[in-house]
Amino acid sequence: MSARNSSETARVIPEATVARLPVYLRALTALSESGIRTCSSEELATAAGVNSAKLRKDLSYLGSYGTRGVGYDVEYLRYQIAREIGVTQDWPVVIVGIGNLGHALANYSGFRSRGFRVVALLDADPERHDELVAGVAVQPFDDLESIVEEHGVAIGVIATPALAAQNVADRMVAAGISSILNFAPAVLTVPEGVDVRKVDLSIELQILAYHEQRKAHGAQGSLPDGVADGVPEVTEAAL
Amino acid sequence: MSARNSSETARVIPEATVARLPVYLRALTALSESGIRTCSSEELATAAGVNSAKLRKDLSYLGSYGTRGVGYDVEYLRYQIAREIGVTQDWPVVIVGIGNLGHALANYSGFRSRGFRVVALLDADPERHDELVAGVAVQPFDDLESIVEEHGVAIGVIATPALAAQNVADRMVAAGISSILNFAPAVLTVPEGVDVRKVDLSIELQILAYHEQRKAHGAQGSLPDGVADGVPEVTEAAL
DNA sequence: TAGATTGTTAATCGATTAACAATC
DNA sequence: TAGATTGTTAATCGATTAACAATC
Repeated sequence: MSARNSSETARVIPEATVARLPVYLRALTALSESGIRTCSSEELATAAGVNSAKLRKDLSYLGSYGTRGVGYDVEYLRYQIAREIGVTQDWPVVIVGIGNLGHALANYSGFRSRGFRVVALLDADPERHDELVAGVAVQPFDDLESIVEEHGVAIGVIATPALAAQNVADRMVAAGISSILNFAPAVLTVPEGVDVRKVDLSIELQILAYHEQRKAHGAQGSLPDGVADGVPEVTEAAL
Repeated sequence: MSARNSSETARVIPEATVARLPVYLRALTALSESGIRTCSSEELATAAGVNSAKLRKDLSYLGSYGTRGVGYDVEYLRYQIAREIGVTQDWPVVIVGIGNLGHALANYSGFRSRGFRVVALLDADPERHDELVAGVAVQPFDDLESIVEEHGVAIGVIATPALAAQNVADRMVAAGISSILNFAPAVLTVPEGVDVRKVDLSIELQILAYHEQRKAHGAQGSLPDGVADGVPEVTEAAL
């Protein structure tokens, strides 16, 4: 159990590759479920939505799990990637902020099936306490510390309004959480060693809008609905 | 209204910069709301969570909107960025798939306030039709084409199960939508010219898990809960 | 062996960063 | 003018891609 790989040499996996490993894992799972035992880098790349050169390069950081002239054993590669990511084990997770998004996250079956277990739902609003969401009772936010300690929680999800997010993050970090998935539209400041990933719905839409605007080609052309070009007035709310 | 900039020269803005513009916009809005009229690149960079060199480089792709020795006029820069992104206008959006996540998205106030207007909520399940979500009635998915045409919808949001996603995307594209925000855990194939951005909750968690695993440093150390190292068995569901 | 496909190399491309000249 | 801060340059770093030698 100590050596994870026969040829253990402090592999450094580029961030861009790390971000794609879960995509490969999902593609391999799909292939496996449709009964496919073996695949080429070309086939797997297509299923994952990347090109095969990138796929092979990515996999090369993990080791040599393929067979030249043949391809990859789907089950074997799937396990190797799952182990590399760390989802062969079970990660206890807490979700803070049980509004609309918190509900959706709590009910998301994809967490459970991919190595994550929601051990607690927390909310500062007493009105929400004891409500059952996806079979789990909503608890007071102040229970955070005891829950983190009891379950050894390392990953926290923030689904609160923007204004509450930094305080929640501070409390999470103080409680021992060192990885945070942040859905609140706020910039979080955390100590070194704590990882924060951000999912921001309106930012994604704005990126699409930028490209969409350019497609309707540049300056000219039909702009949708309420064009307000030249009027220096934009209103953006806090949340 | 034809020339968007006095010195219009087909500016090419790098993707990485485009992805950060909405972050700057949000930071400027926050500064503006706290009554700040002027800021330096250092201050804005801190508010946006980047370093000031990157901020200035990013802004330089838009033009010269600052004053040396002084800094940036918050309102002016905010408007310039909003215009560049395209959120000085109103973008009609449809959301398809009104399950938990669809509900959360429909209720998300951040869309409306940032230049997006949800004009329709669609679902293939008749059980959900006519239900009011955030004041909007859920309509049959088959109404997609007429709604897209009526409102000039260019951006669609997919919040369906994975299996339905490709079909929804195909229909969206056929109806004239050319930007898609996909929340379904599926790889979408779309024609050239159509933009797809993907938000995948479990992939974000898996990336965090990877880093978390390495923090508990490498092979040794206390691994949380149900360690299953060496057992080549992972189960990942389709959704 | 001949055909197929991996794993790796090297070239290219794009993003980040530090430093500083320009200039308010 | 002196101090401050932008906008830009150039160096560095990391990611992508094509091509192909290794090898099943």
